[in-house]
Amino acid sequence: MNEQLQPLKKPTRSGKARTGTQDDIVYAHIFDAILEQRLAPGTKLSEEALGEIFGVSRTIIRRALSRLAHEGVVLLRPNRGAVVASPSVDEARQIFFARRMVERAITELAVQHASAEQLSELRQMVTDEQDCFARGDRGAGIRLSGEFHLKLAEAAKNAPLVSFQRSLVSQTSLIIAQYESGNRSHCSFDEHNELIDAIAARDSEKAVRLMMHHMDHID
Amino acid sequence: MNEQLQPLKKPTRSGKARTGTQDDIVYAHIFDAILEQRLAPGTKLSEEALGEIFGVSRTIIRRALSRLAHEGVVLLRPNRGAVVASPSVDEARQIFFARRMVERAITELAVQHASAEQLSELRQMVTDEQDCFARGDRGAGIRLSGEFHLKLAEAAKNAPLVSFQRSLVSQTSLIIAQYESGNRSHCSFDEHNELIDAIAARDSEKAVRLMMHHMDHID
DNA sequence: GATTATGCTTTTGTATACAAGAAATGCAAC
DNA sequence: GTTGCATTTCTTGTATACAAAAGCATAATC
Repeated sequence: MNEQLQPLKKPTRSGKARTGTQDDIVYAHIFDAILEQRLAPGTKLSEEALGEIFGVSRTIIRRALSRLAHEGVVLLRPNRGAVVASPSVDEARQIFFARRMVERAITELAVQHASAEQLSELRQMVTDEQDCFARGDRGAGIRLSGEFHLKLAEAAKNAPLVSFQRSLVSQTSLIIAQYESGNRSHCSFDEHNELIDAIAARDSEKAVRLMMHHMDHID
Repeated sequence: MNEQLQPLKKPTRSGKARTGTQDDIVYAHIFDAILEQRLAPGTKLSEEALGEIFGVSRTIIRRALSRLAHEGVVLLRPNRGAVVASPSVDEARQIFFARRMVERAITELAVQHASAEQLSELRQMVTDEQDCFARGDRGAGIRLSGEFHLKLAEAAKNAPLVSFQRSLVSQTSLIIAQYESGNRSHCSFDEHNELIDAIAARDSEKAVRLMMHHMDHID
């Protein structure tokens, strides 16, 4: 595991520099490592080893792992430590079902509540995402694509949905990283752009239709 | 605060004896205290004081608080400790919106997947709930009513939905305890029973209609 | 040769000590 | 009397030490 995580020691990484406390940094680095498949599903995550790598105590690691476990990216087995989650096909189905439901609700709410500023932020994210794929940075691409959907949830202005969406996006990303073969473009930015257009035009029906289509062929 | 929590020290309490680790016990006791309004919204929850009361170290308390915070029942302010959440009217609206969405999905799935055994467990819970209200144990009643909806989520056989439902039910319970005046019967067992009938009859349309009606006048 | 018992090692669970940050109090100046 | 600052006190954040549990290897027995 050391080999796969060692690069994370570098203070900042490819995408944007994530601000935050030690806790968040550890969380984000492990999360990224999982998404970019430097940590394969099933890999054991020893608290002490991680603490060594990041130069923090087990206390911090433990918190980060517990947070990752809450989001379903890591599995926490009592007295047996943490491993990278490896969702089964059936679990993946459940996650996609829930996500479809949530995305529909989020889209409807975003049409009602998204501010002009949020829409322009969303557009910015799409171009960033585009850049990532152009550079061939698959891991960062998957992550940014997820962050787009999370940002959309924020535009819906419903706190519980945001929090649920966060865990669904995380798990979806893990599934995509795990199951999708190589270089298929899984979350096309064109679709994201069309979606923003429909939301900006306050066309609920069209936005929902686009989102459902998007969900249909994301997996 | 000590006064309100002191009774919790007793090993078992009114309802069923909750099995589990120290962690779970602390969690459950604080949760119950909040629901039964022995701990009013806004009350500060000092780690040391709680540790004293339950006879465990701050480590355990901290985990319990973090879990409660994740479910939205407790608010965790960095460097400033934890307080009992006091959802605003707008936050309550968001929660009810999300819950309505989830309950609809759960009902549809439960119609498809609920086993005979689960249905009979559900019926048992309704009678238990009935007993609580008969005894005038409002706190336990609210909790059991919540557990009914959680059990239903389990019957839907979708793990992410169960976990989301858990946090929604917790927050809904808090809101009911906070806003609903005294002795109004908020979650009628008759409706729960009718619902089980419709699910047992695999009548999706009717079940959803009943559930939506149930949601309409739960608040 | 396989299987189970036993002690050794590794890893997690819990408590506690120490450091750092926020609130509260008291003092002084205006 | 009130406002602003400094000091003190209390609370949380982090690291670490110790205890307990699980895994592993070795060895003894059938």
